[in-house]
Amino acid sequence: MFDPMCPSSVLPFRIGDKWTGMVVRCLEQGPRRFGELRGPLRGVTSKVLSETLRAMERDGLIRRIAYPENPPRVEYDLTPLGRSLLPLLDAARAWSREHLPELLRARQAYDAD
Amino acid sequence: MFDPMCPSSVLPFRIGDKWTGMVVRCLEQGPRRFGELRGPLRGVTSKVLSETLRAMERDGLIRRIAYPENPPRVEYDLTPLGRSLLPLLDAARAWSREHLPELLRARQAYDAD
DNA sequence: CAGGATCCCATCTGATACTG
DNA sequence: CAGTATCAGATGGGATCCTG
Repeated sequence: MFDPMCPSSVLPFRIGDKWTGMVVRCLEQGPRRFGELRGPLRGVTSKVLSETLRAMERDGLIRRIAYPENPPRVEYDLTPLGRSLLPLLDAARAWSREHLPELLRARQAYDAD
Repeated sequence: MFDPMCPSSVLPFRIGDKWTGMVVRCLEQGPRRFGELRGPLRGVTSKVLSETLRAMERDGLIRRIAYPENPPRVEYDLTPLGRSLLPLLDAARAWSREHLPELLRARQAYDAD
């Protein structure tokens, strides 16, 4: 999941910052902990992930729930507003399936000159 | 059109680089010249615009047609691939209309603390 | 475990000046 | 007119180390 070589890096559109769209996908099925997000989001550092999550919380896309335990446990969950992005992500995914190969071909042809 | 204060700057998604989506919109109704793009895209410098256009041409989103005249005249036109992005832009616009106020409210509430 | 602090570099973007 | 060249600032993203 979210292999760094995945074609999403060449998509001509993006949801939020680099990792925002992937976070939405990761939370699609339910709440996840900080550490559970670091797995699928291969290569993200804790700094960048926490920044991403804070920005998303600020925009009301996710909710942060900290349990007063020790060791600490924190869960992130999509808000309805965050869920409203899912159709857009789906549309982007559909576009890719249908048109990304053509974009890549065009790029190759252009670079061939 | 494309006022720098326009809310698109806070959208949680983006098409390509900063100006790509706007270029697609500008070309929606037909081919436009380099100088005709600089008007609506307020604040873009010729350097950035030419870079954007070259990247889009590379990806097969637009076609560049240079007329061998003097003074030079160049037109840019959306390819079918470029046009295929329009539904995505529409979806983004629809999302904004429906959800952007909520996002901004969440942001304000967050910043109030 | 869930992060904060620091440092650093690449990229993006813009300002300004210049050219065929 | 349609760019290119050069420079500079801002931003994003990552590496590394540290802590309640």
